[in-house]
Amino acid sequence: MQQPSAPRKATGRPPRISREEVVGTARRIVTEEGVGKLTMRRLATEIGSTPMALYHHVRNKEELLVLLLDDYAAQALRPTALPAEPRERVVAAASAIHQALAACPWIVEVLTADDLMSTHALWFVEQIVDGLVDWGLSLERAVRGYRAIWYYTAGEIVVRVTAARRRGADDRPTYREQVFAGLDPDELPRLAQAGERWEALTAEDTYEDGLRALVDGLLAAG
Amino acid sequence: MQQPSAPRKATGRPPRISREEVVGTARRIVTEEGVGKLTMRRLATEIGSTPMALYHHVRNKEELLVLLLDDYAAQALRPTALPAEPRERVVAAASAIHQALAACPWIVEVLTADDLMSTHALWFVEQIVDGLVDWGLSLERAVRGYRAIWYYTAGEIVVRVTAARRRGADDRPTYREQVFAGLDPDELPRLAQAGERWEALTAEDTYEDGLRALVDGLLAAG
DNA sequence: ACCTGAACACCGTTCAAGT
DNA sequence: ACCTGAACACCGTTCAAGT
Repeated sequence: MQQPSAPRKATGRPPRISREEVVGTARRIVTEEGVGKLTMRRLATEIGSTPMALYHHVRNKEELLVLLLDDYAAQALRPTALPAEPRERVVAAASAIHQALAACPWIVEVLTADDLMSTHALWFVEQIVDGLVDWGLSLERAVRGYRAIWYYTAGEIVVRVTAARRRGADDRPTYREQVFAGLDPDELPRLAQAGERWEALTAEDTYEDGLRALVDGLLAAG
Repeated sequence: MQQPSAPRKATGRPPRISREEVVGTARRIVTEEGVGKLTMRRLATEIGSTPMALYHHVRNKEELLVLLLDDYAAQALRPTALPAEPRERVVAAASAIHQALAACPWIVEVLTADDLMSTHALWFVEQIVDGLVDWGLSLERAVRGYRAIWYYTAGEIVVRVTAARRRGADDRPTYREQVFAGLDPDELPRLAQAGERWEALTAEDTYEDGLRALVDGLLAAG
């Protein structure tokens, strides 16, 4: 993806805008105002051009979003020193991916728009698979293990971001709050018991707790 | 939610359409043609009415989607016999939720549109929390454990459904395929090694494998 | 080769009026 | 109370033409 454009023949009209400018302006809109504000029309006016000029530099809006993700990953996911011990290496690499995504709420739309395989994330994926193999898993089990970790990580992000949006928008109680308010202790005793604490527990950041449990389970099974 | 409408005063114009008809028709559109085809306008013409008539029966499109999810959960998530042994009960309850969601690809849009707390799913949530407590976890750890399971489950669904959509639409290779084709074995040896097998492994249904690893890890930590 | 203008085929939602 | 018509303020994308 995103290979440097081959030296172009010097024929025809000189370009007024570049792919980099398109992606850069899109990034600014998205970080400043959220991905919901990123429209081809808005982007065009921001850039001082017309919607159709954009289609000369990106195939369509979806490609633009993938480029945006790539652009973000290049900046947020630089290889760093990781622990040598396999289990801790796996946990650290997964946490790095998670942290990058968590800092970037608009990611959810792109997560559901492509399968997030930015080249810049691959180094961390490699560390996870390698850590699992070093610990003694077969390559096949290691790949499966990585996938489980990715499901857990992506799910945490999707649920967290969605919950945050819900809280932000309006003041009426969430659907969950309504449901928990009317819980029957005879039918659902555990949930009723957790009742008041549920919201507090939900707000906690327990990503790494769950991640460690998952990794422990994967290593024990392997 | 969705409580039976209180007996209404017999004043004013008699209703031509009902909330049930709105939700029922929406369900038909969504199951037959996908959630992308569900628009307020389309729904109105299908029902033989106007877009604005719908707003008399649902607050807005988001509420309609939540009602739709509730409607689906009522049918797909009926309590059944679960194993008595705690670990297996947790696995079975989580698998039941997962199976219901997996059969229902439009769910992803709603997952990211509300925090999926349909009353009908709560019985299964109860079983998960209860199983974890029975095994010896504190209530607090049990709730955290449930959340980890939910992240894993929601993530699997989101990633799976998105991948399926990608495959369906066009014939050009996915971004991931492109990336894997150009992998450098020196930089990313494990991924290069997994190369050809990656796609095959990705297609496998490994939900329960990962779930068992996660549950094992949660129980071992508790 | 690159950009523009106008148009196509849509959206969700509000407002004012009708029955 | 319930429904309608017309409008508002948008979308992404295509097509044909201009420079």
